Amino acid sequence: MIPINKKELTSIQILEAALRLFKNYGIEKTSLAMIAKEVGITKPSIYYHFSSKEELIEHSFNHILRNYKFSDFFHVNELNKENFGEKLYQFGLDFLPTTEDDNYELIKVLNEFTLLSNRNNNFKQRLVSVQFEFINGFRNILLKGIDEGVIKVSNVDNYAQLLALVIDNIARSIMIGFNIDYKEVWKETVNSLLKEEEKI
Amino acid sequence: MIPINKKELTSIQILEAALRLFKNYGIEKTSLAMIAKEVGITKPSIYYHFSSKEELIEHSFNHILRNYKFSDFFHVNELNKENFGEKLYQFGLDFLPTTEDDNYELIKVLNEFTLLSNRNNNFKQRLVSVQFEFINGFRNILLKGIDEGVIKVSNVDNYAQLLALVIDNIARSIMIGFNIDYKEVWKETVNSLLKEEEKI
Amino acid sequence: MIPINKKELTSIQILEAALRLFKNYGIEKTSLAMIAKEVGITKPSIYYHFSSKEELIEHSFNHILRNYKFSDFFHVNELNKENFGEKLYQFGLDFLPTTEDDNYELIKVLNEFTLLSNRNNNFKQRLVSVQFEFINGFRNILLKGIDEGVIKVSNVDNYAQLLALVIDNIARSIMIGFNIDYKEVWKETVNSLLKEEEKI
Amino acid sequence: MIPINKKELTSIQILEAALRLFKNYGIEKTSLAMIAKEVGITKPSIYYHFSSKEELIEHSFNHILRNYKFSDFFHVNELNKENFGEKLYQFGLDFLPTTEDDNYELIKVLNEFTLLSNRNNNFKQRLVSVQFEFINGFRNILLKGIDEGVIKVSNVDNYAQLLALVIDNIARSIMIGFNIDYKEVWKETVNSLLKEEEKI
DNA sequence: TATGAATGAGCCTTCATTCAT
DNA sequence: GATGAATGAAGGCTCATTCAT
Repeated sequence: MIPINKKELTSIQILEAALRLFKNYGIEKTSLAMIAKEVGITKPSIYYHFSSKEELIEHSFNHILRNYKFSDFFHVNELNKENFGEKLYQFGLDFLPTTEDDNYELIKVLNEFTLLSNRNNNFKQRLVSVQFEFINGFRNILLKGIDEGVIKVSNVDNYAQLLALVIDNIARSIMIGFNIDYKEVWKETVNSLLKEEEKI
Repeated sequence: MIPINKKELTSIQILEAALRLFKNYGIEKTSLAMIAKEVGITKPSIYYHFSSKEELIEHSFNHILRNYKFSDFFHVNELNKENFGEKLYQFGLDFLPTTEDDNYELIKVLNEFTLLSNRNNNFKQRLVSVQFEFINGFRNILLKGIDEGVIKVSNVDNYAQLLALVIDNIARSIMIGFNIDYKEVWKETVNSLLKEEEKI
Repeated sequence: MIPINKKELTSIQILEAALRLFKNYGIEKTSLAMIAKEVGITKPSIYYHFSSKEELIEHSFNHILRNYKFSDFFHVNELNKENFGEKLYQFGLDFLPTTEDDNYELIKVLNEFTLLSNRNNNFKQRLVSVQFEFINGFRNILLKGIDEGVIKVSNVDNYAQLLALVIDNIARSIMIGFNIDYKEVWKETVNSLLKEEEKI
Repeated sequence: MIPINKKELTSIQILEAALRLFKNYGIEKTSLAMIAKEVGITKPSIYYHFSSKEELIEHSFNHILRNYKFSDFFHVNELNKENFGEKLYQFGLDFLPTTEDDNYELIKVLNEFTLLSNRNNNFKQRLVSVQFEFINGFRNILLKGIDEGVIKVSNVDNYAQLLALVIDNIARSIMIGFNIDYKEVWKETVNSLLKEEEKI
């Protein structure tokens, strides 16, 4: 257990209250007053922990990115010749958010930050690097699949990008409420790179 | 030429100023004062044309949706056995925004509305129906491809959704600045549904 | 029948719409926009008839004062030795507003003007002269009563003032919703000036 | 001495500035900007003390009602057989406002609230209960007078209402500037309930 | 470590009013 | 006789931020 002092504790409470509110009301519509109330402290107290709203937003952003790692969902080393399609499909389902789970909350607030990134290069770069991590992760998975001889993709890079795009956009679509049969779409996507006899 | 009176003219100027500012600063951060200044009128004048900021936002939304039709980009009836893959690929490229073109502006502001839709069911429904229009459009294209015997998809519905997702997310990725080789990704996607001998 | 032209007609419509709204929303909270809407014309049209909101208020005030005459309710010449107490009592009841009658509307809006008169000497003077008309009216009634030998007041002036006060305040109390038994109070007041054997 | 902290101090300053302005300009025409200027603070500071203009108005109302108690002016227990008429007359004079005294200010602003009560049931009820307190107070005074055998009223309840009406309306008339000889009217009223030999 | 008290800038909105047509 | 289009001034209110304590 990492020992934690009072200051750090309050900081984290502020961060998490902020994220909770960002998710529900949007970042711009969440005021420091709302955050303070949620935590149970006063507005100026926030300034003891974060020098401005902007800094708080940035820390919140870091806070969630820490819990948004490709390798937490897609475990390359668990894949093998026998389970490749099945497992990849399953990893995707685990990643895709359900209305109640934590990942749902996480992606919902990530969505808010994505918008903000339009006007903030700092955020944009961080999101780009997350995206790169996903593309790279899928690239490794594809290479494994090729090694195992179960997939048939012509261009690994393009396919890695395609997978990243699809999984990301399915998540977004669920978020926004598009009523697509996302499990089937993901299965179709996985299948599209498997050899005929490996399809799931 | 459609004759247009002064009120309509100013209304459109307001609408377009609003959209320009929404695109650059976000909807919530764009104030009526900014819009008024951009048009060159005073703040209360806006109220002569729109009864509230909310109504103005809604009209802006309608204004852009009018120019965001699947059939403006993807012309099913131009497709045939000979050009199917090539044309579909080309339609996609035309749809995908380039930093300078009008479609870029349009998608960028549409992105702002997407965020807003998280907290506004009216907008959400409209965006869902746009999404549905795209899925349905791709469905018709796929059926044509099947008719012509050039594609090999197992499940038309899933593939239509997949295409809609991919094209939408490529657009978004360009917007956000993800540095992917989107032409190649789109080509890969189109190819993934063509029969071997038809690939482009 | 007095012939009336279109301008006068609209003027009166504006006046009456204004009074209706003043009664319900108060003078200050009634805007020209509301009045225009009530009449079915546009806001600037009001300026064709009245040079400012203030002038409109003033005309409205005159308009109601024209219908608020002591002699319309208290008919001195109908009083005689036999019916004096009874009739005076009855006149009061006729004057006192009931929730549904026209007098109620009239007094309610008069109430609004009374407040305004705190800050407008023009109005104040007019209300004072109405009050004087009432006091003077009651004075004449009392003199008649003395002539007929049915009342016993020591000082006519004081009693006239007292009657004016009581009848005015009963009206106000009804307006405001004070739950007093106003008929009995008025009867008591009338009785207090009658000789013992004349009491009603 | 009651110790008072800074918040309470400013709150009271705001309250009293508000009442001063309400009295002179009316409640609706008094803006928060005016109040802030009068106190010497900024507009948003008011919101630290009162959550809205409405709440400020309500607190102002409570503030004045606290100083408007029947028993502060009419001391029943000081009345006895010998001084009854004289004292009751005197209490009334003390209650009736003179242009310069505090009671004048108080009743003037109370008048503004009366108007507001037309459209606010909360205020209406409070004013009604004040009125009831006065009627009840006079009732007790009358009962005392009967006990002492100095008055001759037939119906105590009606007379109590009459007294409340008269004293209230004299106050209002002074306020509005009606030029009546209010001392005489009040004396007449008091006399009208005394037995012949007790008259003042 | 946090709060009490306050502030400047800015928000959306409403108002009475104007004036060319 | 009335309207269309616009405006300056002002309304109540919220915001991120400050700073002495």
